[in-house]
Amino acid sequence: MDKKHTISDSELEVLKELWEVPSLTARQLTDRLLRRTDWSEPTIKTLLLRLLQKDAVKRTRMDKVFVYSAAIGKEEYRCMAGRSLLNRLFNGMTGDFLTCLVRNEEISQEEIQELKQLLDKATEK
Amino acid sequence: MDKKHTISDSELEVLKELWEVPSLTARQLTDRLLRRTDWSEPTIKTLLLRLLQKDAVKRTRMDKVFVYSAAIGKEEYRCMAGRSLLNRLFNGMTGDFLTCLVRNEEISQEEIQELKQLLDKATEK
DNA sequence: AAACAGCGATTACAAGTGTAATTTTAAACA
DNA sequence: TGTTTAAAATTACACTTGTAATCGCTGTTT
Repeated sequence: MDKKHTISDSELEVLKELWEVPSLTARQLTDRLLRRTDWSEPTIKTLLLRLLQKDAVKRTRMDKVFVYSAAIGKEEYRCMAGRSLLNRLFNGMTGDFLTCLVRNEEISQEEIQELKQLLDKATEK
Repeated sequence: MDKKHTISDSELEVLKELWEVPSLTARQLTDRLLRRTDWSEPTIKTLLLRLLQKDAVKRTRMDKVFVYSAAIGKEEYRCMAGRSLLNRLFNGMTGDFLTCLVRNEEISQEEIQELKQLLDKATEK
């Protein structure tokens, strides 16, 4: 939870795994990532260790083996990181960002409809 | 323009300056940034040099002195970086990101209205 | 001409990152 | 109990980033 350290791109991939399945042994985690990425086993271990040191994941010894889980919530982290990019890049102007996406047609008409509904719901509430 | 290299946070601050004023000498750039940041002069020079090496800025010798300007467009870059974060963090789901902002009330009612209008315009087009 | 000043280039150096090999420890099996 | 194996820790190493000092060239000032 400490915001002392930042999570690097590679580390994030490991963390994502723990967001999907909340408790995994190093072995399980490694197996999953070996399939999903082209990293070697030691690499994955290293990333996991770094996440531990950064207090982004925690672990408990169970049945002679460590079981890992995320210490940072998915929504919490994603939001924070998203917001921080928005600030850094767009001076916090959410609209500018959306404009960007729309203008470059990086966003489909269906998505636009969804977003509108989303905003409608946000208005009611 | 090459996407070989990424632009770091500090470098971005320098680039921003050139987005605001499209042509500046190293001196002018340095003066502006010395006011805006707490970096030392050599630091700013280094950042500028790195941006040069990354082909993110270009320069031409004018009147015995170099004049620098951005080689990467502001919108182009911001969009790209925004999109890439969206992919990395939200698997490209723009909606998830917006949901995040809305849920955490990081986005005001006025902003929501603006965004809706924005999306309306995008629909017409 | 000698000294200095400003600009640009080169070098520095620790921390973080991507990527991994190697070593140690503990467990399991023979 | 000695040996093989899996798990965890330690070490490695090049590249990037943040942050800067220093060196060298060229034009300006006594």
